[in-house]
Amino acid sequence: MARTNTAPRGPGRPRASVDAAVFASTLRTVDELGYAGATMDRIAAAAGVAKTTIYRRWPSKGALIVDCLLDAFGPVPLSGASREAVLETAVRWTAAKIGEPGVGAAFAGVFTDAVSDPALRRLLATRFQAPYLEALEKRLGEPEQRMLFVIDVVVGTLLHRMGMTGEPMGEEDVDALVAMVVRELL
Amino acid sequence: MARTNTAPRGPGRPRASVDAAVFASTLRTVDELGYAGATMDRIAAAAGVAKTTIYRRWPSKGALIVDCLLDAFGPVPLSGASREAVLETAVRWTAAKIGEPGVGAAFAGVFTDAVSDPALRRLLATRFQAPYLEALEKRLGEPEQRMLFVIDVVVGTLLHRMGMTGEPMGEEDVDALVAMVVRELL
DNA sequence: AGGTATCGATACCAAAGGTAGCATAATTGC
DNA sequence: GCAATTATGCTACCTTTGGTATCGATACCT
Repeated sequence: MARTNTAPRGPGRPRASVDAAVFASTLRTVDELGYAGATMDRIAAAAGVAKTTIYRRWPSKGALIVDCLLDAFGPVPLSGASREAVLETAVRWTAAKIGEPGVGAAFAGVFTDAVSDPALRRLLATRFQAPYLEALEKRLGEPEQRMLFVIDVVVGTLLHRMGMTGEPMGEEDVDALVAMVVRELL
Repeated sequence: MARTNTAPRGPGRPRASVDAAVFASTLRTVDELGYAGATMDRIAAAAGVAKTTIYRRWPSKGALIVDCLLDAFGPVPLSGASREAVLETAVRWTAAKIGEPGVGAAFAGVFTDAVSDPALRRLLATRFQAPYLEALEKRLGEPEQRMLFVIDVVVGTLLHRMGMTGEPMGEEDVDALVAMVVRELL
């Protein structure tokens, strides 16, 4: 389930560097046509590559989306003087990222697919959830279970709202979410 | 998009009363095989009816799931002496319902489908969200926007956890969710 | 130049949502 | 009892989509 996109040394034609183009095409297509409308054929066409080329690098649509999201999110910002400030920064960053075109819809879609795809669920847990969880629990000094609960509240709420309205959460509600989470972690 | 399952008077063969069997079959199949594994063919077979019969009553899989969930949830309990008690009762009831076999997975699945299906989104909003929202905001005397935010937090968190782990939320975390929400609504 | 690995293109498969058509069964009204 | 009417089960079918197989062309290393 992990990506196959490694560049082997030796003879033979080298792989074209199309990752960035495919990621951009994926987010753009999801933004324009929704997760279900973003078929592999369309993503490939919009990226200017053959569908077979994508499947030579990523073993499934889920794996592609996960890599695309890892690329879109990058590392969590952990800046801030107090624990509360760090937490607030992280929550606002999550909300902002989910609000970027295509990111929220792709995020929600891959979680949906994961419900009935254990391999994808493991991929999400190890490649996505675990790194952010570890970084946050280290920085904030929170026990894992509590930190996991808070992450589920933040991500679950943001994605659910996105799914119900089709649009990212408004400023007021993000403020409320921040306040609620900060209060929760004292 | 609304259900077609009305019993017209007059001549002709009357409709068989298979709603309960179809609802039960739907939840059982979703519980055993997951939302994606619960295909219309399998749901029909497990209910002992033809697939065409189901499509004569519900115009789509989404519409079937929505009706099935309305049947499974029923009205929100609004008992409790204080506002806090009412809120706690409602949250625990939501968590318990989502924990019932098939309900959580079907709930998460239909929300997922709704992301890229505007008609289904409207159906969920009007038939599902609106009644519970109205009942709660009336009973608790909260403004709509605030009540909607709290509902999104509760439902979003519960469903996200369900999607990530495949199991309903544990007792401790439900307690934390209740406390968090009660604190939020003062 | 020769060997090798990748590319694009086409054709293809299986699964799933949904539909059409038809013979048959169960009613109501005469 | 019989015709009209409506629902049911069944089979066959269409479309979309994720994913695979094959094959000639191409770009690189030695």
